[in-house]
Amino acid sequence: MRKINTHDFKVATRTTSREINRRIALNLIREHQPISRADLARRMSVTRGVASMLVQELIAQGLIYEGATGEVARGRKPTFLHIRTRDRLAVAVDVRFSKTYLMLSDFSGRQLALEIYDTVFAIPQFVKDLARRVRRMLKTQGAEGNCEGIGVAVPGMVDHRTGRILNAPTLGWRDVDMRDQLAAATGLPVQVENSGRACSLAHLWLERDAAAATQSFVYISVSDGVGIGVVVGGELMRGHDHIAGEFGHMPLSLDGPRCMCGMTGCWEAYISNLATLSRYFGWNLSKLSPKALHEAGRGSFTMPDLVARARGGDVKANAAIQSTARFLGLGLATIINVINPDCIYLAGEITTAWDLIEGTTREALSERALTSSAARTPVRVAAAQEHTRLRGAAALIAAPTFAAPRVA
Amino acid sequence: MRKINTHDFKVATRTTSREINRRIALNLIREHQPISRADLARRMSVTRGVASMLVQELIAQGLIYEGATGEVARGRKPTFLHIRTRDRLAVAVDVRFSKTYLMLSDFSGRQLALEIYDTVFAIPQFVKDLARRVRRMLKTQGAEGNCEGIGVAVPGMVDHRTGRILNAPTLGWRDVDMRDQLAAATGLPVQVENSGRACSLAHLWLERDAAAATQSFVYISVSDGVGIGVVVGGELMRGHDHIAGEFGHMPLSLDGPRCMCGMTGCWEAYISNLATLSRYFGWNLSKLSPKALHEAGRGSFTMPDLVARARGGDVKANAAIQSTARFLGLGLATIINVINPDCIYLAGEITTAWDLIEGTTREALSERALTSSAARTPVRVAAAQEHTRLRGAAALIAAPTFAAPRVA
DNA sequence: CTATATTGTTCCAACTCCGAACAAATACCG
DNA sequence: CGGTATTTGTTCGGAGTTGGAACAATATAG
Repeated sequence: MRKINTHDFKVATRTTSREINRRIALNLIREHQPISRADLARRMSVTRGVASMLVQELIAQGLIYEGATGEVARGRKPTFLHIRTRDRLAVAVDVRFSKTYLMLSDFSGRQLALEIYDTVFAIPQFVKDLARRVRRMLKTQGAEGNCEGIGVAVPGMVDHRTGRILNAPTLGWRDVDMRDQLAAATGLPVQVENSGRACSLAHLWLERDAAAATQSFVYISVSDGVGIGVVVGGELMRGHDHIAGEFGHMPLSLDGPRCMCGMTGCWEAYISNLATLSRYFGWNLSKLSPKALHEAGRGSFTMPDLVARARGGDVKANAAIQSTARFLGLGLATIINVINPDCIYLAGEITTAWDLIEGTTREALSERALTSSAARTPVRVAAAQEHTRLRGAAALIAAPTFAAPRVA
Repeated sequence: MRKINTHDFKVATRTTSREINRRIALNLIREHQPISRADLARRMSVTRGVASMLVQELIAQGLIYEGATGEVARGRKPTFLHIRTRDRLAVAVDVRFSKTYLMLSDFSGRQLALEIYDTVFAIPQFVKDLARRVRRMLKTQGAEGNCEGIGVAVPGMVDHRTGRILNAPTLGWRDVDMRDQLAAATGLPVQVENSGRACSLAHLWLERDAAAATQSFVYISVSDGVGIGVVVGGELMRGHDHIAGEFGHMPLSLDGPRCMCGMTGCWEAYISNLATLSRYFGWNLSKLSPKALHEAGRGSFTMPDLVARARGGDVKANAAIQSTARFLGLGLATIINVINPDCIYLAGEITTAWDLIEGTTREALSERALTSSAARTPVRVAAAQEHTRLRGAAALIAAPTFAAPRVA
């Protein structure tokens, strides 16, 4: 039961019903392709006449196409309908501290080309260089006419509406108008989003697996930091100041270990890869400056190494991981009590040890979950897709085609 | 950008546009009454012809009525339209440990009758007794035909869809089918909701003050426990297991004081009235059993007494309150980082000392807020309306009349 | 070849917004 | 006092939409 916003509403016109139904049809075709007009009509509970009209328009718009005819026991054979994704393309960009990832993707998230290069930190140069690489990639792939935009995922705070990067401490970027600069340099529409959120968008819009068909979940990626996207009712929570979902910096204990953000006791300071490694090596992070913390995380010994040692029988390594698992579960419990999603998806290096830690995590989670049903909230390791962030960046461009029309 | 739920969608029919626009018109009339048809048409950006038709239907449905004619400089005088709320009634029930509150209210939340009596804990008797009182109240108020339902606010977990009370520890109620029992006994539609959420609904649907016109806020009521309602995009977050928004039991420090819920370090254990009082009296709550904790909160010395002492110059009283203020701010910071609402509304006895604690609270909040704009999130003391919970219970019945139609 | 079944199209009725014309009501002005 | 201008509210035809039914197209079974 939603209250209508009397300061920002949308009146229905005589074409609104069509727009709504066309969009529903498009989504049903996307989910059940290949599907016939008659099947579509049944699923929508409309007459075949209406479904035919909707299909005709979707074909005219180039959103779907007719494929082969199907086989049925009796009667006229149906013509199957398919979503047109193969030749609708987006450029996805994932900017990280060490490398920048550049992918050409179709609207289903399939990778067509990939380029990885050292990140350029000076903004004008970054934009100029990126624009050049995008042009070249589109040209060599023969995709110049089909690319509908550029999606950019950035590790930091982003105002998605304006496309401004407010603060990306890892990259040293503050208040950068990425969208307009990149759009001007390439002539393509640009969307910018935080990388944790981008991952959740990849899951929401591009995950094919039927088990992923939930409209309400929290996507948590644990690595150097903790990236989170909260999806409620099929919509990503963004918040008034674009920081909604920042569970990484909720306290587990106010006087806990120092966090890279400058505060103490943040969840991130308990479960990040650096936190786990420092438990193993006995580092005292609280005595380090925020800057020194950044450096400490860039050593040569990584989480996969630690997991390998734990599997190899290293008791101390296992203890460090189990400790992280416990704090992970305690934090998850709060997320469950507060957002109460259908499901939680977990990503990051720690998930390679999921078989080792699931029990500990679930036990800690159950300790602080408010009800037994909440304690049973599924925690799934996110499908081991490659380049989730890049897929999320692509989703920024692809999603508007399929999203529900704004109404009332 | 919302993803369409392909398993639960609503196709647009040929009457959908009208339904949408009728509902928009109704809300605009509600907000700007008295208002003419011509004015309504301008606000909606439709022709006067359309607005006239919408108004005609709303009048036929008995949702609005024509009032006096207005004055204009030139031309034909407009006929003003008004929302019909005076003779549309709801019964609101607020069940607390000591007393049960019963109110007859109109659809604007105005109180027409109030009855307070000792809470009956045996369910069948509670229902029978309540039904009798409701019948009597409707009869003595001459409102038998106009009452459109009963809204019930309960301190505990409620499945709003089925109207089941899952667990109300204060009352000792578990898995009670309140809705169907009460509906059977009274013949009226019944809606049940958690009392913290009910307060947020009162604010969302019945608050007249224009300053309250935000679609995204968190309502926090601090008393024996911490009741919270999270409203995002004009919609109350309920969650998969009906516990969304339970910030009261997020940890500030895992090894903090014992909470009534059985866990330790919950925010509630730092800021509830009992927590504040126990700081003043030097009680050690951690050594008490959950049951003993319940008892401790029912003493004769209350928060208003403590606030009075603080104002009178009692240094220890002030210290106890300031300590609570600090923990309040630290918890608010996490809520802001996680939900990032437009605004936070605060209610409960502690707000009588708001002038004493605002500075401390804001300071603590700023310490842990992730951005400077987040740190500036307005924290307002909820309008000192009487019986907010009862108004919320009434809103459960009144709101569906004004809510946005479900589409796509 | 006929009966049956299914798909997809076409047509009209009912309902909607949209634009314009029209009637009603009022103030202003000569 | 009457005409003009202005605003409100209604009415009517046009175009876009769903809903229902008839129809054409296509295939199988016997």
